[in-house]
Amino acid sequence: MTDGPIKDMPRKGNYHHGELREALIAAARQLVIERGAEHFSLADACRVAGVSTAAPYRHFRDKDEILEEIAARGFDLMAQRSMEAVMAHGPGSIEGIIAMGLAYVRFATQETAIFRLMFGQNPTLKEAVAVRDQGHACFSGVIAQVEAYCARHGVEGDARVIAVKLWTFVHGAACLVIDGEYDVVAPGLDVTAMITAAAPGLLRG
Amino acid sequence: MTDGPIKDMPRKGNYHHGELREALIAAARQLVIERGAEHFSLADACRVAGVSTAAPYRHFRDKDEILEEIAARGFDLMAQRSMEAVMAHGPGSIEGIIAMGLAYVRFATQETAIFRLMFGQNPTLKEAVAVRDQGHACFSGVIAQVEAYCARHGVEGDARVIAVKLWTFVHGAACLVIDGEYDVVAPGLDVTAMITAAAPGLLRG
DNA sequence: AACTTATGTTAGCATCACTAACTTGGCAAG
DNA sequence: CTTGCCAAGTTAGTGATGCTAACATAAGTT
Repeated sequence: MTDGPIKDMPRKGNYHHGELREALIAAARQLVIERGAEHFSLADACRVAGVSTAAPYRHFRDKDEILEEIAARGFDLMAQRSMEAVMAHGPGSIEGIIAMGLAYVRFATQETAIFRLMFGQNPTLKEAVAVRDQGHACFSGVIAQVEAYCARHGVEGDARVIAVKLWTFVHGAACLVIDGEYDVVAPGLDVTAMITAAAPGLLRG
Repeated sequence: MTDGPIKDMPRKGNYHHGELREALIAAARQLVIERGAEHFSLADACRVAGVSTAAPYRHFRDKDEILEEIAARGFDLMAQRSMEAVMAHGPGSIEGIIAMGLAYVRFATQETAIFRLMFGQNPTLKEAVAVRDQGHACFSGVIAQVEAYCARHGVEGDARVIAVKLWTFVHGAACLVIDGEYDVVAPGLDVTAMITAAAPGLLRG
């Protein structure tokens, strides 16, 4: 085997890959998206990256650490999408808050496998500091927006509690949409309309 | 190895177990509860039941079919708990509706691993007819109760949509509680109080 | 008593996560 | 330039797993 790897993600002909860590994360992320986290094998990611199955252990503690990284970045992306959504409608406005909620559900439907990885799948994942920190940062942003809304519109009651109520509803919607539960129980349900309609009520103290 | 299995769940000395299917389901369920569905191995269930690792394939298509059975029975148990909760407070009453919601969250916290198995974990699980059917039956019961409430209290609007809204909120709460998300973002949050407070608003058309 | 069938067993395969021991090659010190 | 270090690859191997094939046993039917 004198010539480099034949297919997939060829390295530059070097013995040393150079950016294996990032390459493995990219490959793993793609495989998780394609097959779901529970059907993801580290060995497959190695084949895609064009390295031996022992190579990842120079960069990651174990298989879970790769998934942790992907989950943490998922929260990062989610925070980004949420912020884009509020900003488009003006921070502190109810339209902004609703847009944020819709962005949450949209993230779940577009990045379903990542969303599943981020929430609940593997309980040990959530204990990783990186995941917890990014998750915390993501929701702190959401809560800050709701607090801004409450302050501006003179809503009495704990803004944090109101934010959590809204988040709870939106998270429930996201989970049930991607699990296809609505299709079974209430086929044809317009989730966007439901959230838009429910938001004002939830925002009242 | 002339003497029978030494420990765990010994059979009655017979070559044929007699009730292997149920014994395996019981063992698997217990292991899922103890270690979580993603760390559950069929081989372990076999050891607990005291049979060879090939034995399950006389009763189940594959590993997933055991999990399907457990998930389906989970929905069954959930429906039972929900119904008990409403009935205790009188069907059609708002107390009954709230009790049902609280029972939902309680189920999630008490049977966390089963709840996780029932929702989202393995997308292929949800496609199993048994799981879909039991899930449908479970939520149909919930929706029927909300419809009864709406009819009795003259709430305008589609009762089914209202039921779905309520379900969405409660499901979100259940997921976030078991994932420990509330602890991170809003430590000390009283989930029961939150649901009780939010229910009337969600029940208005 | 002989046949059939359901339900067990052993043996074995391919895959996987992970480890140990060796190899490579880039870089810094002399 | 050479030397030697060491980060980051490799090969080879272990034990566990899901699942299959071929065989064995018991229990009922004819």
